[in-house]
Amino acid sequence: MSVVEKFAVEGPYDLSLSLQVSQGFSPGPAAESSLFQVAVRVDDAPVFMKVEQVEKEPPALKVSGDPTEKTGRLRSIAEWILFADLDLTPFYQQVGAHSVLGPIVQRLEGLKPIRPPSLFEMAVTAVTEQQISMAAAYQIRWRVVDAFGDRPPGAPEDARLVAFPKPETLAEATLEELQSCGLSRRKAEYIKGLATAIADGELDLKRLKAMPNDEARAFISGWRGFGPWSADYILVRGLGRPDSVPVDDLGVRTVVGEYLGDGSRMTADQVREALGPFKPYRGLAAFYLLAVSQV
DNA sequence: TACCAGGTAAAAA
DNA sequence: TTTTTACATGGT
Repeated sequence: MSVVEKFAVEGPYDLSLSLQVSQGFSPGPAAESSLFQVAVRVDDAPVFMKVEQVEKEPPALKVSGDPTEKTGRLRSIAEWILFADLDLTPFYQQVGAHSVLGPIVQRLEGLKPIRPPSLFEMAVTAVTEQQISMAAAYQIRWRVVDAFGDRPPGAPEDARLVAFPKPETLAEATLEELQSCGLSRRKAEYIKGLATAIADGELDLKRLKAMPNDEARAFISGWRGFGPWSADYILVRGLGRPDSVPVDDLGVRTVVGEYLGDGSRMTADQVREALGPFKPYRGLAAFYLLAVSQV
């Protein structure tokens, strides 16, 4: 039997909207819009988890999944993935009167980013998305997950509900096996190297959570294969730092130019300047601009 | 068919 | 020190 737990999240929050935007970002198979289904790990064991919104205001969610004795863990995982503790109110207050952002946050009220279940998954995802298109990266990443991940009991067979591989598993994979998923030799080395450092206990990604942005950037940039783009990408997508923006990012440069510039793609410096007024929510502002072009 | 796509490390100059 | 180059796959 599955266990069910209800919990409150910081409002305003709209799970369906957040899911819709999240699915727009990565070209995965579209799921039922109001039900969030994901395969996560609880103490290494793959678990199939479902989350749905049961109350709008104040927002409350319901999480369900096996095994029964690990309810509290599932809730805290769901809180992390869905950003339960993020308060959008001060951001809305700051940008509400802005001629461009104002109408956008009004239209997307309750939208929060959805984080990957683990920072390891986020880091590997960043590597897969370097340089190539999101569509190509998604296919490659799915081959890695399919080959090395674990399908939780109870998960629908036809859905891509597979828990992301453990660092130990990718550390043991050969470069050839990783390459056969479509990764370049270099990227296979980056991923195996990261996984090995974690598996050997030399690297603890959880330390990132306590670091200020600049320190976290420097820390990530010390790993082979992780440059400035990946560092910012992990900060904004993996940690959800509301003021962090990957200013080099092609998508960000495009969308900021589109909404805050003359319509053409900006340079990184131009993006920095254009987002300046939204400090300390520059990352959220960029996220909302990216989102509005998806919905 | 070519070229670009939400970069990075390593080689070459 | 600064500037090229190789890389993998999917969409257009």
